[in-house]
Amino acid sequence: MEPSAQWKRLPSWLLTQTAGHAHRLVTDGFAAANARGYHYRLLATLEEFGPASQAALGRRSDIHLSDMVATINDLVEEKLVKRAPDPADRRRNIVSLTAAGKRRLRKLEKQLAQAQDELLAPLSEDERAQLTGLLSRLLEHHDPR
Amino acid sequence: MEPSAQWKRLPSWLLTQTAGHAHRLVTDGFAAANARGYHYRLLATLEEFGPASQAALGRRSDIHLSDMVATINDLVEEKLVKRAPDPADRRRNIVSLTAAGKRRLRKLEKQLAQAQDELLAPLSEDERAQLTGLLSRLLEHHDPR
DNA sequence: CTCATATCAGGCTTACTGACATCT
DNA sequence: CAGATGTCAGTAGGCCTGATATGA
Repeated sequence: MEPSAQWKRLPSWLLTQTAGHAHRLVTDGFAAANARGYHYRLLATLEEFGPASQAALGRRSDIHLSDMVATINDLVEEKLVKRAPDPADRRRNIVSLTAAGKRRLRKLEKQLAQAQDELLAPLSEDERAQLTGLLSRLLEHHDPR
Repeated sequence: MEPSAQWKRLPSWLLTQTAGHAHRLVTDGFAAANARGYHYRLLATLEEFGPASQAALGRRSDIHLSDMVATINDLVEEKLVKRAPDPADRRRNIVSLTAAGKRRLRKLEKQLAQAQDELLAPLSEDERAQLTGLLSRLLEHHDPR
């Protein structure tokens, strides 16, 4: 019965609200596989680009250096990644993916794909492409690489 | 030089990232007028639907009851709203907009409109309509009124 | 000297959860 | 009694700031 306010038609509202639902879907999927967003991003980045120092990983996965420490701690504790000193540069830790980490990643990817489907359920293939196209252009504009 | 990961093409990522930018634009605009999102939503809801109890306001503005208290405290302190006991129901406080509150709301609306423009800058009118249309359908599906 | 790296401690915002006393 | 209302305390996730120690 509560009518809805005018500001609920604003692009910024529509965007943040749908993003909220997207985030919830993804997060719930990850939680079902015992992980959070940072964990997935780190594992996926490791597989795609290989072992790297924490600083490099942070840049590639868009995770703050300060948050990398705790994230890696979590993953090390579950033996999903290894952290080893870099013999060539004693400041660095080289982080690498374990076999268990790869298996976990497969699970997370499954959850993630499912979340995309639920998220876009009401849209046709063409519409999905339209949406991602428009969003990509916005992102490109506000976040030039 | 850092290449970008595959998951950065996922709809959920595009959505949450653009939403992040939208949120930043809006938040910065509000901050320039000494307010935050909750403050605007409350003021706008009050103007659109008139004085109401905190619980009713919470439903209309999608703000949790627990957060309403602090939000209204802030606004009362700046004399942008008034909080008065409801003579008809002693559980309730009736919150209403002051003249200063209306002036502040005008400022916030200006900032908000500007933020929409910056957000959608790279899109044509047609594309903006496309985007809001698609987002509205997603929202409708995930959040049926 | 500077810069990069890793760590630690903490804040901020939005959303939400639970407990509680009060009143209808 | 159930149910609504207002208040308070606290959590969680993602993002971020700053200070510090170490080494290149």
